Amino acid sequence: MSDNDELLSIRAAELYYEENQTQDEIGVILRLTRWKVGRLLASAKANGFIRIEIVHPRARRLPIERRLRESTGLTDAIVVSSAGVSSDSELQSRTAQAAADYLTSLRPIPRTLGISWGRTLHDVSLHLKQGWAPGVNVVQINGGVSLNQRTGTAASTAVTIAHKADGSATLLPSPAIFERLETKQAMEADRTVAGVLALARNAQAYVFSAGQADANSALVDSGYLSVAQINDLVARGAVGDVVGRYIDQNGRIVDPELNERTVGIQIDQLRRAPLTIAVISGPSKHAIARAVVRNGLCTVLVTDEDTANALLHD
Amino acid sequence: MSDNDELLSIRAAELYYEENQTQDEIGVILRLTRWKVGRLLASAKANGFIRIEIVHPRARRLPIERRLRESTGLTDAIVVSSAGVSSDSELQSRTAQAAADYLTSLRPIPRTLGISWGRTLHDVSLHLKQGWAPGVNVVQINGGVSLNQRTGTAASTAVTIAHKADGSATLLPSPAIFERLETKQAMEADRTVAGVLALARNAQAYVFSAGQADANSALVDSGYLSVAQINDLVARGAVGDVVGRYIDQNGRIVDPELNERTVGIQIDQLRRAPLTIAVISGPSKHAIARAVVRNGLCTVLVTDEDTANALLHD
DNA sequence: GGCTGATCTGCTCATATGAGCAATGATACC
DNA sequence: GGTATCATTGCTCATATGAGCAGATCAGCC
Repeated sequence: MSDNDELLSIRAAELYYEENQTQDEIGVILRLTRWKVGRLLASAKANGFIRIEIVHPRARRLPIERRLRESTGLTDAIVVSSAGVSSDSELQSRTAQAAADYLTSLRPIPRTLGISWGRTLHDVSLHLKQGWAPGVNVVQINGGVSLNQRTGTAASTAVTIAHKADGSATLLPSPAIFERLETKQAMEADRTVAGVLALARNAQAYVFSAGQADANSALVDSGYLSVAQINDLVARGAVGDVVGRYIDQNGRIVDPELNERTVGIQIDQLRRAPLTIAVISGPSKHAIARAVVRNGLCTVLVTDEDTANALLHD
Repeated sequence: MSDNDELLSIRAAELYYEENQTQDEIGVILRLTRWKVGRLLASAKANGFIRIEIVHPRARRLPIERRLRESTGLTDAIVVSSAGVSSDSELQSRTAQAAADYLTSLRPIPRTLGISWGRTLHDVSLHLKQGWAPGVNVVQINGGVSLNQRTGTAASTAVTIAHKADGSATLLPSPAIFERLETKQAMEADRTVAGVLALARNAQAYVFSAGQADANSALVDSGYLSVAQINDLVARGAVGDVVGRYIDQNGRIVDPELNERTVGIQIDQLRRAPLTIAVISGPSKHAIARAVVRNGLCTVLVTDEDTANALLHD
């Protein structure tokens, strides 16, 4: 298009989008036929000069969702808009809300729902509406009795989700990681614990988040791992954790010995499950989100626009 | 509107604006009639959830221009969009371009055009196209032979504008400010200089910019004033300068003695002129822009979106 | 429970717009 | 210079959309 036409298309766009004039009226002003005006507007759009944003906490980015589905083989992708977000926590909240919406609209409604725990899942539980589902058995899929603080975050997340669905919660009364393998094995041998783990393995759907591998990890906060241990994991290629287990960019367990001492379902069980919903957002989680999606650890991803774009521009 | 309708309006907007579905198709998807969809979209717009931006260096903000005209009594306002600008200088460049466009489209074409000098006016001169007007006599309206560097910026601006209009330039061969009043009076007594000043006073139109009152002022750069002098002026209420003369927020000369030693047309001559075009942009110039507009020193303002909004939110 | 005013819904109809097409004008190539 | 090719223009026609209106529905009130 000629330089002059480009300028005209901008003048036309101003009158059309900002002044709500009809193409006919614009034609009179710019001394053009209305068809020319229509074509100028179309070219302004095609050239990307017209940017339309939906500014709302619940806004999603459907085109990005579609491209994500197509390029990754996910059965579903939920991408929340980051237009107008001012803080990281606002983005987290939007993503959690979207995850809650997605769970609420799930059909068929899963009878048993396996969940992990953490800041994100807790947020999701808060955003669910009372009566979001007519009875769901919520099962904790990884250990999570916090060692030093806020004991019961994990439990309360599960209980809240179950309670709001008028269902029941099955908790996994165990730390996330044991210091000694023998203790962990003894724990798992317990009938009650074994029963919970069996239930977790047979859940119809899973919802989980993921943590980045750095000093801010929830597993460091909770006292399961030291900063030095995290640094070692990172040095060995860890990009983050899923259900308490650290993986590298190829989705492989970074430290098999540590993995053995970790309580909960295995990564491979997630990989084989027919419906696994990963809720991952925030700039620090691009790497782990990539690892989760590229290695088939989830079938549905709920994330934010920037993380989704990072996945697309690989 | 109900909370649920608000959410529906966002879903509808996603399908309409991002997926280019018709309201009919959206109705099928959301199980609504197409009229309901139309109303939801209208309410999404009315609630400000739909933001449409024209992202282009030449884009203007017509609604802001209109509000500016209405609230200030300016005969014309040109407001360039700041959507997508990454640097201050890009904003300056956009504004200069808009000023050049405005000059080019001026009707009737002024026979004599009085101009000030400075970074902004120089930019304007560069953005004008060869042949932008069929012969214009460009007159310098304030002194501006730089004392220490880039001698001739002022002159070259005038010459460029005149040359590109296939016209002539009349330069004011004088410093901006004299140290002694007597020297200035002697200078003005000179027949040539007096003639230029008379021509300047009778110009049909003026184009000028304004400087902020701080250490970055062009008058400091050029060596006419020291930082200490500027600080003194600021302490006495100066918000910036117009044609080399410092004014306060009420448009009054801050230092009459300094003003007497300054060469060029008086502020009052600008105030009385029928067509005075002020080109002022950038975050540091909000105060001086306000002083210029509120006190009737210009009839036309060319500025950027943020400055315009600052003027509107008084 | 029944009335009243206000809001909401589904519709008709006029208008705005985009798709497609023939005629025209420009451009490149022999 | 003539012609083939392509882009551009002005148009017709089908479709999408918004304004306006009558009937339905709802909330508040006695």
